[in-house]
Amino acid sequence: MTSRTKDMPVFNFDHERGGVTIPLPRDFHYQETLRYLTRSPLECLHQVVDGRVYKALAIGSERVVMEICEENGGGKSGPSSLLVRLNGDVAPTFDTWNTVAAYVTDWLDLRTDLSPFYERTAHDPLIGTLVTALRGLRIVGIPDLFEALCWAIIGQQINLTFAYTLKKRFVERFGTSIQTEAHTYWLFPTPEVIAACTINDLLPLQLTTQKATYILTLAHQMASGTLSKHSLLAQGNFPAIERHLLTLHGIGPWTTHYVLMRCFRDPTAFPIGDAALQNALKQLLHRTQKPPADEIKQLFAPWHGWEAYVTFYLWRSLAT
DNA sequence: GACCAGGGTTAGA
DNA sequence: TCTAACCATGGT
Repeated sequence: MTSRTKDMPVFNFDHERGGVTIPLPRDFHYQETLRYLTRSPLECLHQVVDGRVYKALAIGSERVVMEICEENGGGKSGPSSLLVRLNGDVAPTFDTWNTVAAYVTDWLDLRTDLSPFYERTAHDPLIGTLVTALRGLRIVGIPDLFEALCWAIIGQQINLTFAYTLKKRFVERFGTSIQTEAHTYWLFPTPEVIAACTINDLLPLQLTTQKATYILTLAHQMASGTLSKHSLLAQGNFPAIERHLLTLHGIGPWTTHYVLMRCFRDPTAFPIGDAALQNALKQLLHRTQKPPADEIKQLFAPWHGWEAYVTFYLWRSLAT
């Protein structure tokens, strides 16, 4: 049985293994995806064990843990798919599977046709080698808007290790979890829970007063319905979403483009002031100084339309 | 101990 | 519009 409606995820039931399979697009590199997902030992919102990805998901009032792994159809270079299974004894409904498949498809960006990106960049003198090495890596998203905004704010102006530490504290203090024999799977805190907090609840995590205030304000706006991913998408185009995000306190150009990239999947999202982006280019250009913003703009000109992917790949170039 | 970190706001020119 | 001061703390 296959669902194949325009905006619906595509998946097939695999009754033998008690899960569903999601067919993979032409360019998909599972191992590079796993490398990205395991980039920090402090990551608390998913886990990778023996090549399988585990992640808790809230579906309405229901909470599940997904297990994702790759299947190679027929071994050689046949069509592959992702096998997704859920924990628990109760058989999930069709709607649950549909939501899970939609989440995975969005999370791993399985719908984007990357061939124009590779045609444009694979032989580029500056990034061709990098792009070819990472070919099939897709931008891992942050589908939840509140999580994307909080993560971006937490990560402002601090190193990634500390950012992960802060996120872990935030999640383990205010989030909910699903316990199994082997692991504890955490869900990101909801805006409602954070909106009920005071600044004094957040400061002990070592968030700055500014960041704590930004997060509290956003939580209130999202809990009250003033701000939502749905309402932003209803603006109809990315520039309109960008303008709206920029009006929010604590959300500047960098955070706006970061969220456009990881949550809204704007392919032209371009956090040009990003320190890691600048460092990746500095390294690639064999410079002693980070290239200035106007030079970065010029460098990116040939890749217009794929700024988000180039940025994501440049970030990966810094991974050891 | 200096310098940097996947920035943003505010005040002042 | 542009710049400088400030936030504030872990990593290296």
